[in-house]
Amino acid sequence: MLQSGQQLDLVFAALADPTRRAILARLAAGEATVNELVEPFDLSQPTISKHLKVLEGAGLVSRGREAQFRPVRLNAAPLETAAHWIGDYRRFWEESFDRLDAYASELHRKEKNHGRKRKRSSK
Amino acid sequence: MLQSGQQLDLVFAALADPTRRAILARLAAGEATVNELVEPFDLSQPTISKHLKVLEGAGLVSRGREAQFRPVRLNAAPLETAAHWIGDYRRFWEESFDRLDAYASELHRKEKNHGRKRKRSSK
DNA sequence: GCATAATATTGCTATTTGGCAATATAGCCA
DNA sequence: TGGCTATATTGCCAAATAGCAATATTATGC
Repeated sequence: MLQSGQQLDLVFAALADPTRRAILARLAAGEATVNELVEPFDLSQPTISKHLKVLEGAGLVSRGREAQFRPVRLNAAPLETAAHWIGDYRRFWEESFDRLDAYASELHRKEKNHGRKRKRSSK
Repeated sequence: MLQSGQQLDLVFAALADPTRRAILARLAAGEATVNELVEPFDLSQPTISKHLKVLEGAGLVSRGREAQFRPVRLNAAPLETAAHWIGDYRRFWEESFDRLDAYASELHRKEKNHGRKRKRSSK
């Protein structure tokens, strides 16, 4: 089992590529074969296979076996982990809490005083 | 202005590094100077500065100017974009819709029949 | 068994990334 | 002015990444 930090590394890294996000979007419409995933892109089949390996490594897709096909299906569970991580920051874009926080901490830092006196007149 | 796709590239790539996520976590407690951000890590100051540049490039932090300090503060707006993107997949981990979808599309694919007949007896 | 179709693997590139030490820049204060 | 502090920049390296063409693998169906 992967530690959650490394899990997030892999998931966010996988999501950082537009081709891979497009693949996930396609899979949201249902499972697909590799060739079906190749079609919409101007990329070679091996390249798509490599992307699929990255997605699989992040746990975002899983593969089936059906004749000579290896159908790819979306596995959204890791997205929940990612959503949860991001969700911890929700208040920072929903409220204007950040301003208050930033100000409070700025004061705090000034008081701790990193080897210098007080600031006198900003700017 | 950046296109939303490239924006997502940068944001997810920024979030893919544990050091950068830790920096954001620290900034959630309020703004900080570069040196304050260096302290908790066993990394050099230039390395942290480079991470900050990545975060800044993704729009996740912004810099101030105060004497010789360049205070770093969290800017959560891009996280909202990321959260929204991930949110489109919420039903896939909340409901068991995916199973239905996958099955439906599998049937569809079999009917379209990519150059072969029907499956006979799996495995 | 053989031809074909689907997918994976194997080199091979060019680019990007994360790290460092060393050095440069910039602002404060005495 | 000169020295100190905070931060940025530069130059370097090793590892990872995204892409390709070519080839190998695997299963089907005649």
